[in-house]
Amino acid sequence: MDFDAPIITDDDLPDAPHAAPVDPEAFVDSLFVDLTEPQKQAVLHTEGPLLVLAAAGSGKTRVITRRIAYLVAGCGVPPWQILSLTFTNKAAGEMRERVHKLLGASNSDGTESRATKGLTITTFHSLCARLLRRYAEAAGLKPDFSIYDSADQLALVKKAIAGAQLSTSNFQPRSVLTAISNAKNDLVDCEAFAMSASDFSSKCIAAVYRSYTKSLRQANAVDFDDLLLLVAKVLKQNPDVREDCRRRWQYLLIDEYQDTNKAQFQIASLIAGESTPDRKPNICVVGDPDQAIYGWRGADISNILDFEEHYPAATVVKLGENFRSTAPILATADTLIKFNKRRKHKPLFTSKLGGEKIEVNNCRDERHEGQVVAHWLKRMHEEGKQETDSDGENAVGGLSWREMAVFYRTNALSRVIEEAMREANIPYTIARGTSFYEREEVKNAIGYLRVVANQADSVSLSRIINVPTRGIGDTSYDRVEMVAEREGRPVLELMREVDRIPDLSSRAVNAITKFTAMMDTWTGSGAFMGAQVSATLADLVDRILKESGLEGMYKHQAATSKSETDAERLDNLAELVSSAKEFEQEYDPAADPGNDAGTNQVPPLLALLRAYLESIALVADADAIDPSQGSVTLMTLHAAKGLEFGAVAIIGLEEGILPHARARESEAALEEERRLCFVGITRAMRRLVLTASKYRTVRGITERTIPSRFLDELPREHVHRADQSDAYADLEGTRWGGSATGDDSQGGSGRDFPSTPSSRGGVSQFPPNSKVRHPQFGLGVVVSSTGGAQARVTVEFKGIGVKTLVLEFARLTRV
DNA sequence: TTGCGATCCCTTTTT
DNA sequence: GGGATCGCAA
Repeated sequence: MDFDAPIITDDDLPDAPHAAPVDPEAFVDSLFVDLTEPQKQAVLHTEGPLLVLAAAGSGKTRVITRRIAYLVAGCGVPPWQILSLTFTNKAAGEMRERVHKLLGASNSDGTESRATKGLTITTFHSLCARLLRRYAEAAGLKPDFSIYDSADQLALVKKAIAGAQLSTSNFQPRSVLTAISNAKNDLVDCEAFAMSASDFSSKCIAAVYRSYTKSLRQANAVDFDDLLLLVAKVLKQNPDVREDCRRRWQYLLIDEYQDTNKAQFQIASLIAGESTPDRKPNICVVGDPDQAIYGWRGADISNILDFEEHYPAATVVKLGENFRSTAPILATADTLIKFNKRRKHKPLFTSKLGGEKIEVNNCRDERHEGQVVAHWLKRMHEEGKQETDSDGENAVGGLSWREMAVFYRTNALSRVIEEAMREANIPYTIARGTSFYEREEVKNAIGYLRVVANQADSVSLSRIINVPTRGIGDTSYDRVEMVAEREGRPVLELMREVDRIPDLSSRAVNAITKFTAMMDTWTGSGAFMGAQVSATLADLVDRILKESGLEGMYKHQAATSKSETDAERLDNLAELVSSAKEFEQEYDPAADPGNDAGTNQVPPLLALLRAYLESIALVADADAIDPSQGSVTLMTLHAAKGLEFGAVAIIGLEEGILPHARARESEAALEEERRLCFVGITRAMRRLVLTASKYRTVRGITERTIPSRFLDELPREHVHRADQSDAYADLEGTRWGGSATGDDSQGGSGRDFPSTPSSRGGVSQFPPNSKVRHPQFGLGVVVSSTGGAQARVTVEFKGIGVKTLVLEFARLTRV
């Protein structure tokens, strides 16, 4: 997990904030030695607005980190005056690490102390969450508010739709939520929305929006979009807050500026301050319009395109030289992106010579595609390791698994690739960071924690009130809720006055009394004080797991069902406890704005819990990418932005997938799809393959596909095409590569696909009922098998289930 | 109140 | 194909 730089007030810090390096001049010089002229220019420009147009792979992060280091070490800017904003925790974490490394080196005792103290490098959402805690009152919240995720949002919207007497078939919760979210990103709150609603449908949505907002506030909760919207509002309407922030952050830096939405733009502008003849705000934005891929989420590309209009004094620096990719990859990306009409032309160039052609592979179906990708990755892994390289040239040396990635347009495409990776025995990780916190058992546990932290959190309360079952079913809960709603008070509060609720069975009354008593023992009746209350966060989490009966429930399940997922659930709960412990160790109470001195004395445990829940709520998929694990990374194209890999495979280059079917409506959407493809291509350093399937099964229906138009937009001279879509290897027992019919000018057939037919003896070695061992799945019994070069064995593994494996790669051994 | 089976809708992409 | 939701039976 990842923690953000603390927000520290000016008073917390000494006047001379940065320690002088051993040899300051030499150190500052060292910041520039390996920079190009435009890069230097961007680093040196510290005062006044600056727009850095950074092409893919042009050393953008290097420029940003050097610039921060230069501000501190070269210009004597106190680190706490610098605010650097990114979109993902991962980007923020990396940037922080690199800056600390740079400045740490200048620190004589080697510790990360003053040189970076108070430096704020964080995400928009984290910053806003923190500001909202500090200025909760100005935003009409209590500082212990919950942050609702999309599942919570959906629950509330459903209620709101029902409450407005509308049917969910005419107003699909998801699309209503999208409408609300879009409005919020555009800084349109529910009142403004209602004012501008003219037709029936938008009037209905306005009503839902209003009631949704009301429920959120009643639950003392905000959704993701509120974090931005409310902070923008507070900054706009509250001069004191605005002044606080401006005084604190004199230097503002924003990465991926092309992806900012209206709310983020507003926040940045308000913190930076207006541009006047006597005042030039120190705002530096970095981005690339060609990598704008969040238009669907309200990102407004004109924020970056109109930067110079907004800040007339702005300096513009263009970073065009690419240091990442080989010439063919770069030429491919450049040729493709030129098909976008609404675009400022920006050359993309490299001084590198040579490099392999990129590959385009047409496959038969998605299974085949998976195998082709797996083979390709294996080839990349092994190439150059063998003494005689099949090509005899450009032996790049085998890439390790961690240097490779597979990208896809939609998450749904990952499954087939996963299967292929398993069958081919290639270690892989899927970049899905939220999945841990989305597990049922973890969500339940977090539900308890949320209610403990915020007693008004009705969505979480309704989630856990009867888990494990304790005799408070829907009917009883609804009865309490009805009264609570009528009185505008939290449900949990009404539960404490259970006698006042009509029509409750005595059993329910009993259960509710027991439940509130249990809550009170955890929170010390809300005071978080007293001998009974846990001292540490991990303690509290552990205790809640045990005393709520959650742990017992899953223990029972694990014991009776024997399926692996049930056993995993207990492990996950244990992991939650250790994650709490880990968080606790890194938590700095002085840095928590909710813990502000004097005004609102928050019991430390509650502050800790609150901060912990916040850190959980703001994790994203992309945060989980951890290349240290030595495995191939599987992720969506969106998640890939900002990363680089030695070898990249992009799958599903088909009309309807990439470009996505929903992009057909408008030219703008189509151009965004093309940028998405561009982003994927420019992640590759040395090798790139794009694949398409002739047939694809979507939602159980197999259909003939049309190759993506993007494939026609690639430069022929840099592309090696292979068509394997007519091969029937699996059925005939022949190899795939036989019938390449692509337009490959070299006339070769499908290259060296796969030239190692089955090893180790074939299926005859594994008759049905024989016992086998698999390196990953363990012991199993063969159920059936099919022969041929693509021979498969179906094996039932103990405790795992039935798997079908390609014999050639399965590394099965007879036991 | 709970548990299970039938049915329905789905899918961009994410903080 | 599959996950979520709903309705019905116990």
